Amino acid sequence: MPQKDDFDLQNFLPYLLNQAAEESSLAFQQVYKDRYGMLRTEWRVLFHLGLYGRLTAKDIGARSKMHKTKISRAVQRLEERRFLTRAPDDADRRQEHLELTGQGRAAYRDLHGVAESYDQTLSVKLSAEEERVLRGALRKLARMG
Amino acid sequence: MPQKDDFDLQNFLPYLLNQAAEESSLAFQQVYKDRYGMLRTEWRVLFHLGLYGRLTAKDIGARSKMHKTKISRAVQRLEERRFLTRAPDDADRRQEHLELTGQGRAAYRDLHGVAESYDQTLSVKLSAEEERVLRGALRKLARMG
DNA sequence: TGTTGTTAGTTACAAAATCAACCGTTAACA
DNA sequence: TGTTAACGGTTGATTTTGTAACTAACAACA
Repeated sequence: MPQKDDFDLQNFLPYLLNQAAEESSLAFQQVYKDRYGMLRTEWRVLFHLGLYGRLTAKDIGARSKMHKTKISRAVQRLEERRFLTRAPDDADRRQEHLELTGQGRAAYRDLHGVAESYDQTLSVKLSAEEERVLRGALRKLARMG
Repeated sequence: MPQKDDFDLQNFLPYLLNQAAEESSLAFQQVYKDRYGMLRTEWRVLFHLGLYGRLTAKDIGARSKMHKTKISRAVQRLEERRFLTRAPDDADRRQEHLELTGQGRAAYRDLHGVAESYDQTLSVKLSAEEERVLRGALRKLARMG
């Protein structure tokens, strides 16, 4: 027997957010998968290194909130495919500095361009005001424990 | 060498949406997992049946955009745990009508309440205007192929 | 120093998601 | 009707994720 009140799944923020996130990730996902055989974790690591330069896995974890095992495996695969290199830290030999190779930077630049234009095709569906508010609200929701 | 332009990961809608979705799902996930040992796919099926009553797996797929194997397995588990029952369709014996049991409805009512109040604690972080625009924008993003 | 605790990152194993192939049933239509 | 295609749903193999336990390195401090 269905409930009659107004609380629909479409009104439940976590659900709505998930639907929007999945739907809006699809086309971009296709690109990094087809062009570079990457997974979501991998393009995220690639983007972090492309945007911020030399980082350790720890740094990436702090910025992205990805779990360290995800990062570890993404780094492994990116290294195997020569998108990045590792360099041990002299002072603290537990850490490794990660850096994109030429190939990595090329992939990053390519995907960065795709992302940028894809983001625009998404925001076309929204008014300027809507877009502004949306981004602000998402930031608030994203960074609260 | 990091790029200098303004296209940050935090400005990329699919990324932002994912971050917000993950973060905002966490606490609720904990509830249905702890109380009923359910997975995300399972509470989704539960909610669909709770909200809309008797449905086939196909219906749920159309509404939720979950892949049919996910639904099939979620239904199996929910049936095993006596949250729902299946009834074959007389006219088309490929289909099965799914319906919550008493236990299923009880779980649904419980989680429905949790979801409703959780949704409110989330929207407290936003102004009324922000919330309105956010929901509208998310709906637009969620339902475009 | 030596012991204990913590940290960065990896690995092993279980749980879950994905993908393709599959089964039985219905639809299309020659 | 008979044949082929499509559909609803399930299953199995492979991939990916999640969880815990682990290794090696460092830190704190007796």
